[in-house]
Amino acid sequence: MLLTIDPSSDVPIYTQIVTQIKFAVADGTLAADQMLPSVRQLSKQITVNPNTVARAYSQLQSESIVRSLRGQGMVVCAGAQKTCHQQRQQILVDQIAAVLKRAVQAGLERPEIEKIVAEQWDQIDDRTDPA
Amino acid sequence: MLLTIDPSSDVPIYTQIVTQIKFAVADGTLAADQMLPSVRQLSKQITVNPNTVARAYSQLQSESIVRSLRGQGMVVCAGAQKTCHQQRQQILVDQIAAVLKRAVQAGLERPEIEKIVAEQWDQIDDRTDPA
Amino acid sequence: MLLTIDPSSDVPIYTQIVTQIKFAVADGTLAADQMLPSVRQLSKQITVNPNTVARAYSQLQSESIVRSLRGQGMVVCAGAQKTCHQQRQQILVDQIAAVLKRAVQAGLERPEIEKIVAEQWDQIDDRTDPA
Amino acid sequence: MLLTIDPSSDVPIYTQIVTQIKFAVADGTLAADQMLPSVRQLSKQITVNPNTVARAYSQLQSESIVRSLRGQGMVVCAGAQKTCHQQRQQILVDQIAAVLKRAVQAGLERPEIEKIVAEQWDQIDDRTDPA
DNA sequence: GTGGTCTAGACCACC
DNA sequence: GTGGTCTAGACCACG
Repeated sequence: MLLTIDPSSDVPIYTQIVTQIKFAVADGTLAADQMLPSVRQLSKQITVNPNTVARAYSQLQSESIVRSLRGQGMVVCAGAQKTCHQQRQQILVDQIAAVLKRAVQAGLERPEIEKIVAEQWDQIDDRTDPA
Repeated sequence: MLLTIDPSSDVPIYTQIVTQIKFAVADGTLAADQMLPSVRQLSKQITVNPNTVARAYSQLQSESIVRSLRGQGMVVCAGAQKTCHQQRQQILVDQIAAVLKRAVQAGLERPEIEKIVAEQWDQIDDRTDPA
Repeated sequence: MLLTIDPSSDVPIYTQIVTQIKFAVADGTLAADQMLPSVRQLSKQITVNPNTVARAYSQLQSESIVRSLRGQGMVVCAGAQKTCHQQRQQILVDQIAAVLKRAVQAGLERPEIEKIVAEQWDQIDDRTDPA
Repeated sequence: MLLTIDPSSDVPIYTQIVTQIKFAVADGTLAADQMLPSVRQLSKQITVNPNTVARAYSQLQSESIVRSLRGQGMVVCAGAQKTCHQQRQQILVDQIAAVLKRAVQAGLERPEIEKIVAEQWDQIDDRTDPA
């Protein structure tokens, strides 16, 4: 479990924690019944206030991604991987749909937009595959 | 000039106003030297706090999209259409780049993402072209 | 809106707030689109820390009972009354089911339990209807 | 002596142990002078921390349900069955009184509540008497 | 040791 | 003025 937090980001720290843990659950890095790092331990590791970590865990708990075993810690729920995977997928689908709609609404034609998408793919390929 | 404001959105109201006016300028709905509605008038029309409209106008002014004519009101600047058009393009390019990067970072493969994009195009076509 | 808080109760203060607001919504004391007291105002009224009230509001928001209008305050959501009414009903049904099951499991016969229920009704009637 | 523990429940594990032992004493499953399983043995059987079992035993001891025989273990006290039986009765009476009061406080009318009680009886009968 | 709750006080963006 | 986030530090029950 490696979490990278950007305290200067406009997305709240507790949300960054929630999202990254969800993604870890989604791809199996955190398996069902596996124990999460304790609130105090994680808060030291990423140097944020324990309350902030607790808030993230609390949200995960309310979404049934995680449950607490009193006096022991938090473990990943049984059906969590499926849930997280679906959520990840749905979030991305929604975001793609939103940006395409916005582009159309802004008056761009489909070929223009498709050209932009292709160009952005090239940029990503350049960075990840600089060979 | 028809502005639609969503007060429950997470994007600030003044930003919603700024963006929509920029888009109106970009496609010529608001032409150069055309007068904007007064702060009071617009604030009543879209039922938001006058301060909020004023803040939006102020930002447009600082970006040289509009200028104030003392005692009369705000008018669209000469070169504004070109600027807005470019900005609109850039905003959309950035948003598309961001969402693609996020999808890659979330662990999706390029073919999966391209499939999602294609599906979303189908949805848009269905709505705008229900024939 | 009259909230009564028992700080010495074993049920958390923020939960007491959540429950009482839900009940107020359920019976129409708080109607849709009606504004809730501000965090600071309510925190003074019931003399708890503003964070505690904020936590309660935040939970109501995550359950779509309430939504926040930036810079203005929190208002009751449209479908909230129905939701709250159902929740109230369901909570009570579950509690009644649980207590009956526990009694049966403890080895009591149905007539014994029914006798206890009847006796308790008498006690309630005595208090609310001391005539 | 078959104890079933739910570590995810909101009722403390040691309380679950105490209650179930009391019930076992109440209906004679654990008779006077009968030996309880050792702390280590029981803790292994129900896979909880030995401290937790010890705490439960300690509470039972303080309520004079069991007593310790130096170097041997814990045995059920002489008058324990009567005590446990009464306690069980009282606990259930209190719980029934509480849930009825809560329902009234929530604004339900007595006929509504009685209907719910009747429905729940039907559900229990269905399960225990599926013929 | 664990999480859960609460307080106090700070800073921020938004209206 | 509003809510939202974060920090710091306290106390509690539980294992």
